[in-house]
Amino acid sequence: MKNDPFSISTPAFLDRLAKPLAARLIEMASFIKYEDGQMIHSRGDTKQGISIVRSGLAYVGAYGQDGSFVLTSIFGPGQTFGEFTLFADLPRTHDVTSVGSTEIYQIAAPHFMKLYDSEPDISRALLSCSLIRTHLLLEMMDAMRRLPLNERTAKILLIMMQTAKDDKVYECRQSDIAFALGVSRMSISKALHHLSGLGLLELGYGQIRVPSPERLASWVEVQTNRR
Amino acid sequence: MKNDPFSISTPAFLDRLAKPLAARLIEMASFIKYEDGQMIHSRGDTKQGISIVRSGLAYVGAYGQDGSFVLTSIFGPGQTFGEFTLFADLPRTHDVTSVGSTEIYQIAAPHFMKLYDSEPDISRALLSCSLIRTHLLLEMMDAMRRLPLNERTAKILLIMMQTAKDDKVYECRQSDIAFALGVSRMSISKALHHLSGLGLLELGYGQIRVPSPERLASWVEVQTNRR
DNA sequence: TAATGAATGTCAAATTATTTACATTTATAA
DNA sequence: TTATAAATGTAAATAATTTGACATTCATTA
Repeated sequence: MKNDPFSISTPAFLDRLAKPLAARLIEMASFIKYEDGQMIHSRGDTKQGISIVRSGLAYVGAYGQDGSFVLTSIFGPGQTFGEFTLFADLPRTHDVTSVGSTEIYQIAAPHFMKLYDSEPDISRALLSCSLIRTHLLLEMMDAMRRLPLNERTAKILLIMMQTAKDDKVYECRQSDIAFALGVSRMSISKALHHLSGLGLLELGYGQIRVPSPERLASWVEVQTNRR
Repeated sequence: MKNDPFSISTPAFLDRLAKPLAARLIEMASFIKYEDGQMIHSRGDTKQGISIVRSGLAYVGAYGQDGSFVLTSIFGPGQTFGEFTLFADLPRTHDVTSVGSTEIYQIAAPHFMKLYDSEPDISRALLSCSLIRTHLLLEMMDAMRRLPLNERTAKILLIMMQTAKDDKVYECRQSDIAFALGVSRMSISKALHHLSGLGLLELGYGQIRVPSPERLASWVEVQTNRR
């Protein structure tokens, strides 16, 4: 899985802090390096602290007894995870593993909370990330329960593309979209071809071109309002 | 719609503040009363501020051009909405209307942010609510994409029940669950009867009894891990 | 205690989505 | 420039869901 709607659409916490404040935060962090596939945190851990990805990727999910891993979110550089342990006061709900060579800043709860209490900009950044995330999740949920597959596919494409580098070309495999929507690859393929037939997008190998995101969005809008 | 997974599972912001701080917050609020069905906020509004429900219910969603209303969340007493306008710096993304006679505390951004900056407990409460909400949304999303309907139904029941008054009896209509999962009432009915046949729950008129939530949870666990 | 409306139950036809098993195309690395 | 693997395309059989039209059960109140 290269792409995931959660990773790409969530803003980077670190980027939302002013440079000097970010530096102060990093200063108090311990810095840990992981090889591919190492465990960063385990479900059930009670040690409280926040983690920030410096490089690489962190997969958040849950291991089944059979060793399978169910992915929930992906975090990349600048993104943060573990806030849940600080503010919800619960043991970790997920396992976190590194993908590829990955560097993580780790800040223990007492240190972090001290800076947190004196610098409101930190909570602002955290809230901003969390609220945007909630918003995107609600949008996705809504699409998943209300829209037929064609519209749902269009909508998730728009959501996933929001922070794509290139405005119009989105690099992903059809199977990623299928997973994100919880349907089979065939169904997605069919839906994509439907949209392609309407001239709303162009399919390539490992990528999808959306000539006019506005047109796609307004098509979704129209379809949404007619049900 | 009487019930909704979002409303019942999200903690009340106001309850997470110490009494004196909550009082200070309320003090600076203006207090507005709405009859049933009045508009509290409109999509596109740029005025920033936070709202807290004092009594009644606020439905968050979006009106279509045809007058239909697509529900996204429901907020009850103590719960808050509008944080998005403060921390994401975007116009309102949803319409908010009152259901029944509803009282709302409204605090404009400048006032609120002043207290916010001096009292870290406010951001803690906000973050705690937002993160718990995110967590529940992720759980629901995961269930929606990975689990077959029977398991999905069991799981959402567990989520929805988390904050039910009575531990074992959950008052809701089957059509509420159907909406929450985005499937038809028939399908839900079938799934509920399947679970009922397994002795995991008992169906009543407008309510569902779960004799042993633990047993239901462990059944979901087992089913989840075998795929 | 009827009468009413709300919620649930049932069934078959129509639709939508999945599965399976290959075929084809495209990128990459030998 | 071939191999090779990865990604996509196709199509028919099967399975799951929805739709719609009613029937039944339950709770409320006139």
